Amino acid sequence: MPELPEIEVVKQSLEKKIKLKKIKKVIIKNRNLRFKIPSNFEKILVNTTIENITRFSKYIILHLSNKKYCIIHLGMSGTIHLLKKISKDQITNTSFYKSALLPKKHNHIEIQFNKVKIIYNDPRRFGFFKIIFGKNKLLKMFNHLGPEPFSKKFNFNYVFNYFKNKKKNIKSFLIDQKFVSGIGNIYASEILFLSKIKPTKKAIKLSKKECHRIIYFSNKVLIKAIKKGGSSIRNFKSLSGKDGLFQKEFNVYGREDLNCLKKGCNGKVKKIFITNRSTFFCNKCQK
DNA sequence: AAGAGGCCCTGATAGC
DNA sequence: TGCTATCAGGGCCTCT
Repeated sequence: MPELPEIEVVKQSLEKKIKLKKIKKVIIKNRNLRFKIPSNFEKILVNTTIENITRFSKYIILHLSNKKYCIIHLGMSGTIHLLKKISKDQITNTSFYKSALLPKKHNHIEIQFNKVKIIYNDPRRFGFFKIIFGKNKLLKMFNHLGPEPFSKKFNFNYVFNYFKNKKKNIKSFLIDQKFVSGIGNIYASEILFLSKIKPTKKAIKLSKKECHRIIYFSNKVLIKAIKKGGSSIRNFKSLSGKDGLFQKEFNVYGREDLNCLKKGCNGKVKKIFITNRSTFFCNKCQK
């Protein structure tokens, strides 16, 4: 599901709701995710405090008070839901509000705090929760990933030199996390549209100007998406269940056969597949 | 080394 | 009230 902007929105919500809160109880309803949830998972988390919450690329990192880290990845279909506890004087057999938006199936992990609990849901099970022991192992985990688009490391020299001798198409590189991390299939098409570059163009053939545009629009598209609360295709929602608004701003993604939105361009949006991933571009203004 | 392709998994939708 | 095929925002693995 989610690319960097959606993960950032979830991370910001989590910060507001569970930062500095102590974990009271952990219930695993289904251990099968991309990695099987180990049997000691509950024990490691319980009675620890979420000291900090950070994000790198599409990974959320919970910093736990016992010097451990919990890495969360939402895969394609992971969602986190927030439920609030009802007030003490209400007599009921269930101590948390049921959310109308909480799916009935595929709830995997429940983490309870004093007044709220979060529930991780993931139909396709491509996501995972992983406990990391110590900062060195945490850094090692992200070692193989390229810089985020906002990073100083993602600069002209890096991009231009990276593309020397690279015969693959530019679109494949934008979603290749070893080159740049955080961009996924939707934003790759959007970035290339704004950069006026055809997704099938070989990376080695990009001009210096085009490299600059890739850098500029990678930043711009992701920042704007974060500001708009992410994109809500299919099932992405913020923890409160609110839709993101960025999908209203798509220029090409999901607009097959429709007119190009660029002023003065009479091209049409085409859909092709690049290594089995749908790719959208304007057949006139992207070269 | 770099690149192409397959695979993990379930659900929604389209077409018969 | 069926099928069946295809596709979905990610990432890892293998083969050449």
